[in-house]
Amino acid sequence: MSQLDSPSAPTQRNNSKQAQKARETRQRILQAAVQVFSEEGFAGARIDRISRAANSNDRMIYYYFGNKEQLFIAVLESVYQGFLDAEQQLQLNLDDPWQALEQIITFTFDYYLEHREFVAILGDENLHQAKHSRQSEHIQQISSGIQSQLARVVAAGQQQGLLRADIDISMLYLTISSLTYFYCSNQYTLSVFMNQDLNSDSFRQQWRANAIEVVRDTVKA
Amino acid sequence: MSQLDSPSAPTQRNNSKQAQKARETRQRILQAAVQVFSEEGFAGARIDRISRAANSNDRMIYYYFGNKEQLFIAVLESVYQGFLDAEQQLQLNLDDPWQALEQIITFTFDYYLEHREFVAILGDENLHQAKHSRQSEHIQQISSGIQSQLARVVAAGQQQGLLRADIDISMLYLTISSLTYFYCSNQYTLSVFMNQDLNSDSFRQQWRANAIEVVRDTVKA
Amino acid sequence: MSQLDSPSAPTQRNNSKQAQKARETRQRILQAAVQVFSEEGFAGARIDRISRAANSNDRMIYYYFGNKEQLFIAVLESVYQGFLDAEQQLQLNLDDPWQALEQIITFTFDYYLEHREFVAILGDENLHQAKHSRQSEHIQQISSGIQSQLARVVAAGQQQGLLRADIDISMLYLTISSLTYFYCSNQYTLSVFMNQDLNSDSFRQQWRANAIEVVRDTVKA
Amino acid sequence: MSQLDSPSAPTQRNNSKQAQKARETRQRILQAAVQVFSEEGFAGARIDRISRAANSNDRMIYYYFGNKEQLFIAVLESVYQGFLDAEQQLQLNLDDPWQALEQIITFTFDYYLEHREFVAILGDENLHQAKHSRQSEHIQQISSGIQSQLARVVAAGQQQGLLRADIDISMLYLTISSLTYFYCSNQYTLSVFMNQDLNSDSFRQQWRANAIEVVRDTVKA
DNA sequence: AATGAATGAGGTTTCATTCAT
DNA sequence: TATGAATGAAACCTCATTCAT
Repeated sequence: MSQLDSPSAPTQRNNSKQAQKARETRQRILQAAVQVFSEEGFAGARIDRISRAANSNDRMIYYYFGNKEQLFIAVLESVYQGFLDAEQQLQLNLDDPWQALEQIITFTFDYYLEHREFVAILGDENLHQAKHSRQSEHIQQISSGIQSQLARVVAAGQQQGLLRADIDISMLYLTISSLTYFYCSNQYTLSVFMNQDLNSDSFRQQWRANAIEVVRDTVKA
Repeated sequence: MSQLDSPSAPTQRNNSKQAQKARETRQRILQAAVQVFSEEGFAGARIDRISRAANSNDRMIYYYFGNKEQLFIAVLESVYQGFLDAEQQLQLNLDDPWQALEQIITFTFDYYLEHREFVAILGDENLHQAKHSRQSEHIQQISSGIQSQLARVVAAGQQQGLLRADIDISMLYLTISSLTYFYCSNQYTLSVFMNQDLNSDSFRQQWRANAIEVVRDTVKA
Repeated sequence: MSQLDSPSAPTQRNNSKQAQKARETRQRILQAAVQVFSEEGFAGARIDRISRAANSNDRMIYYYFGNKEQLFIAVLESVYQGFLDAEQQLQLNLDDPWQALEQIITFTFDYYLEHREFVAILGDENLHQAKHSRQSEHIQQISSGIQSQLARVVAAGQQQGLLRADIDISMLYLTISSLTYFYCSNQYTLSVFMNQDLNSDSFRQQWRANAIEVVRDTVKA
Repeated sequence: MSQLDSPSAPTQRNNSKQAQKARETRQRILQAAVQVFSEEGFAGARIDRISRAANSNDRMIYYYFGNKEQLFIAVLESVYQGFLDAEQQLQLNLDDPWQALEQIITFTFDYYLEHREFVAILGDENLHQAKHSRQSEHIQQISSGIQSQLARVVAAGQQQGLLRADIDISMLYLTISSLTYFYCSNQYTLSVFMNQDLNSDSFRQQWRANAIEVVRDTVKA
């Protein structure tokens, strides 16, 4: 799906068995890196833990990615792209704007829930003020497709007289993101401050419903 | 204000000049640690950067806090407590529930904006699944006072017939927290995904107004 | 008993209550030091473990003994002197040379058994080629009284025609010391090489009897 | 000779030039460690002194041995094995039991004299109650071969009517070990207590003769 | 393409010791 | 006399990285 086949040094476009194995090794390292960086953050992650998790060795990381920082950037590119790819899969039913809106919220929420590594890596990246994202040309050109999908849904809803006329797409996008992301990213400390297990099925269901409701309340005509 | 005078080994409650200086040293270290941990995270923070920032030396950190992990726990206790203390300062006008609600949202938003270190440290703590919070007895007993304040405001609003009858306080608390926290915590990567500078005054004002509006829409009768 | 009231800096010869307390503190530190040095050796012993074991604080060690090395020397003097004092308590029955000889062997063996700290500290001192002993004037003048007691016993035994005429006292002293000391000092590694628990009551009894027998065999006329 | 080619993580059984160099590096570190640990004990030995003595660097010690403790265990295994290997070289002349017995005593005595590092390391190990030996599976299975050699000599001597019938091999082994080891291990403090230089050639000769004589006296028929 | 060996900088922590009341 | 505060050197160990097949 992804167009991100990495411009890193090696990995010729030849299709010999050897080249195939090389691509697999690179991929194993990348996936291991996603895992480990998401568990430990950039500073806490250890090269050798990654290489072991990839069933490879330290040296190969340098061979394929140059150094730890560039590996992290590759990880960022990979998880960002994963999100964008998923977005594009989303098939909205514009005939029913209410349902389409719910689809977007649900998709977002579920994606965060199922991709903790994405949430964790975003968190680390924000801690460092996106310093790694800024180093990737590829990432500079990224932009979420959801805003435009949202715009289409809103337009359809407005046309049908269901939604308010003065909806700001950016605000709506941020509202949805806030309501879905925060629950995932801050579960652990929220449990401290709220004295409640946010991770139970029932609580999650309740929160999902609430998020949808809140968004509805704020866009309805 | 704070009840957290941290019972770490040294520093008795005696009031000699020496003891006073000691308390100051400990405090300088703690503040430097808040700063550095919030900039670099637990793993990325360096003991010697903290001690230099505190105008002290590495050894004193171990003298007062035992080790890096316990220092981080002390930092957590300190920033958590700082938040709770601020909460308690909040004087709500229950006669005007709309205004009180806005006060709560504004307070929360501003606190996060002005205490980036709190947001950053919460982020790191969530990355590690609150493993440090779980080590502090003190933190185990913490719980935000805002929920109960919120409950009172809602009750008042309901009595005056201004607010819906079926408001769930937990949901409302989470809604407000989401809308205020996420903007602060994820500014940097949001800029990537939204292609927009979230940090401008005008955007911030706009977002603040939106957050208030969203909450209003969802609680009004 | 001991004449070793230490020439270390403080500890005036005044008899006020304060001076008494001071002497006690010093003594507590010394005893704690004997304990800790014997468990960990000079290099492995920690000043603060000693001061805590003495219910005192690091600073007092420097106050009373100057530094770690001088404390160790004081410890050496103390345990050496303890051994010499015990020797002098030994009342031999010269009328029965066989019994006297057994007394000496038994005393030596039992002393080592009951004073592991003496054995351990001697071991550490030998590791360092007695470098600390050589720093103590007092120790330079020490010399075991047992050799002369042994000489008297041997003379008596020879006069009664019980013992060989050509006994070398130094050799006999070394023989006895070897047979009694080695068992105590090397118990742990011997268990490795002999595949046997040397520490059982029965084994110890057997070895004690053997040692006596070996000595008898080598001195009898 | 040795069976102890130590299976520590790296250094596969490949025979490339590189692997050969690696084995040499590991060996250099091990030998340096024997030296330094025997001079300073476990606690007193410094990693960087070992690495410098090995013409290597600290990092390699961790690469090959994991940590200081495991290095010490490797040292223990090495010196224990060295002793066992030497034992096995011993060719006894069972036709002449007296001579064979003297051979054993002489071998033991000379081994200790010429392998001070063995004596020193045993001493340190006993100080810590063989805590490192207990961590080595290999060492757990060790057992000196001398006892069985001794048993054969004694049997031969008894058959020829030269030796007592009721000799306990364990006791005899311990007797010989005591008489030979103690002189080596305690030379320095003995000089203090005996006021005599035990290290002179003449004294050593005298003591060697005495040890042989003592053993003879105690086994002869 | 892959990997074992090597390295140096730097990280956390410990230690003996001194300062200042 | 006693003790809490402070310190710098150095200890063990880890880390990212490069070298050499």
